[in-house]
Amino acid sequence: MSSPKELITTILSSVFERCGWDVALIDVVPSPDTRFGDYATPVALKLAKILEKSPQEVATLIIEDIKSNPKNEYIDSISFESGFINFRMSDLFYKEALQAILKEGPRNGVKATEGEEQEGRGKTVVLDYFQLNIAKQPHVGHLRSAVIGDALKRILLSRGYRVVADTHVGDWGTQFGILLYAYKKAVQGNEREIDAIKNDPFIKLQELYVIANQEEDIHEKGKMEFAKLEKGDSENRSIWKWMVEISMKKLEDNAARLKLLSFEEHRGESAYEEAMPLIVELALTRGVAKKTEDGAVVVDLTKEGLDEAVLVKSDGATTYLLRDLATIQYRKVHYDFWKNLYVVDNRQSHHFRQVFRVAELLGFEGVEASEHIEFGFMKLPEGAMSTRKGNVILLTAVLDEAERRARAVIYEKNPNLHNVDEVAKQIGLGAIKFFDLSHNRKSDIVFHWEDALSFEGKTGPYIQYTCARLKSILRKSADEIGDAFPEGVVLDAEERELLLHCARIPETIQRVIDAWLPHLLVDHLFELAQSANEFYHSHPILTEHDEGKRKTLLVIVRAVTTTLSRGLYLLGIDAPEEM
RNA sequence: GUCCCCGUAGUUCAACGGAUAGAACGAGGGACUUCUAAUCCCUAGAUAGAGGUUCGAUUCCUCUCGGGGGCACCA
Repeated sequence: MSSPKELITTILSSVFERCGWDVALIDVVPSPDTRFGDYATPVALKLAKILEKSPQEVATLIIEDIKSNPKNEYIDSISFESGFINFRMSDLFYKEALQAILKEGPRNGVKATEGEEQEGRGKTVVLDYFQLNIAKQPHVGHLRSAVIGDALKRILLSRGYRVVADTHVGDWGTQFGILLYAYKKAVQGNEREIDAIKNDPFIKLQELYVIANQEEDIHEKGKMEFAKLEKGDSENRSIWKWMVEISMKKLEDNAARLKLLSFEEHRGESAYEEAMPLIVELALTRGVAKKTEDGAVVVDLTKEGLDEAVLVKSDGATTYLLRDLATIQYRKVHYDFWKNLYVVDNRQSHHFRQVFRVAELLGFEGVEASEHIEFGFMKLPEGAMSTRKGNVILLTAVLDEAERRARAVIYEKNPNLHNVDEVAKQIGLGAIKFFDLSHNRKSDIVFHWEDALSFEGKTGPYIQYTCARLKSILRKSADEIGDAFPEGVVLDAEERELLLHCARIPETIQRVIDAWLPHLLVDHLFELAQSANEFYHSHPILTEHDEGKRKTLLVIVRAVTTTLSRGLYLLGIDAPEEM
């Protein structure tokens, strides 16, 4: 069964074709209020002007046409009110919707259901996210890329897409040169310092990095060290290799703690070393780029308002723009992607516009399928976070604190819970991820501890709690809970609304994929959880005397639980059995 | 200067060009002998401004005013 929106669109399409109207005018929206119906279309309003008839006349035409054809058994009634044609779904629709929801199962998020048509089949999406820098500890700002990227990956997989997740680690460039300089200066003729650094590399290297940045000509020094590294200097290479190794290990630890799905690729920027000279050559021979007097290679985009794009610096070192060009090429060749997405904060939008424009000028394939999924960056109430200024909140600190608070609440509310540690982790992480994902990707987020780690209201734990409550009802039920309504049941308005809310999830997921906005799913799940809370507060379920009614309520609870768990899974949030 | 993103209740955020602009937090009031009160119910409260397009604009266009970011041979 297709989604109700598709169903109604199809019905309208055949009317439009019969009448010779432009099907592009068709628009189906959920009704703002169930008293109108379940879905509505404003097509009568749009056509009225074109056909020079009143909306009422047009609507009558459409409704008559639909009624003159065999009745669609998923539609119960069609009505017209204040310009809108309203559709109400039939009990058969609800019956089948229920089965579709239960068939999918709660934990089946990444598996395509057999035989089901999925729009993602045969399409590969390359997702670039969680791009950590070498030898730096991730802070809360890094959370956004990780969480948004991971959610998009889960959502895409659920629709049958193949996803290649790549961290694209920042392991190359001048910043790395600065780190090399700082390290070498510290250990010069000082064996003990080497051990000290190796014992606690992340803290020590960060300190050294901050100190080195205070030197006036640090930029030149860093560039020199990086140029040496790039030209193959053996000492720099071996230090670099060690730093990359420990950093990748750290990255894996962080990814595991965040419970991110695994990455298919860890191709850092350094992986594109060999491809870069060829691109420079191509750019020069095609006349896209030119060499400046001091030996740099640049593409002049000033006429397009994109300034000058530098591929190679005058000291011969490459830029990350050049590496990103090589990355597009590599990904297109190796994965033949349908989309190539970069989940990176919006401070880099200018950079990506340059990358895509230069790639276009070079005639690269896959440019139009490449997109910067920009997000607003996370800042503190007092301003931007900066490693160099030292005012960062480390990711681990936030996770630790979230867990600690979750544990405190569990001791207060449910002291007998047997797996406190596990659940505290699930709740803490759920709160943080949900906080991040609930914001529109494009807005900046101000990090307030109280908001980010809240467990009440529109939060991850609210949905987790709702889910746990529903699961508890199912556990305590003495009835056999099937996957269908009892024979002859007639659903009431509340029951229909709750089920429709579940059945609409695929429509929301489609919208998430269309605009790469996971918060739409977050909102939908929150609203569903709200309805569910309201529902079980007003309907005693286990004590309902009428067996048919009781079984109906139970099977609806099962559908809602399944939908919520599955939705949380798609956001990368666990749904504990009890909390 | 120029380019991009954002201006919605006191605060943090929603609203696929659609019907009466929704929530959450905070504020005030209420509901646990009853499936977990991390919950539920009630009350108050908002589209920065001016034009335009449209049957219909928070949404699209133009300008103004505010906030953030980019315009590095940093990544």
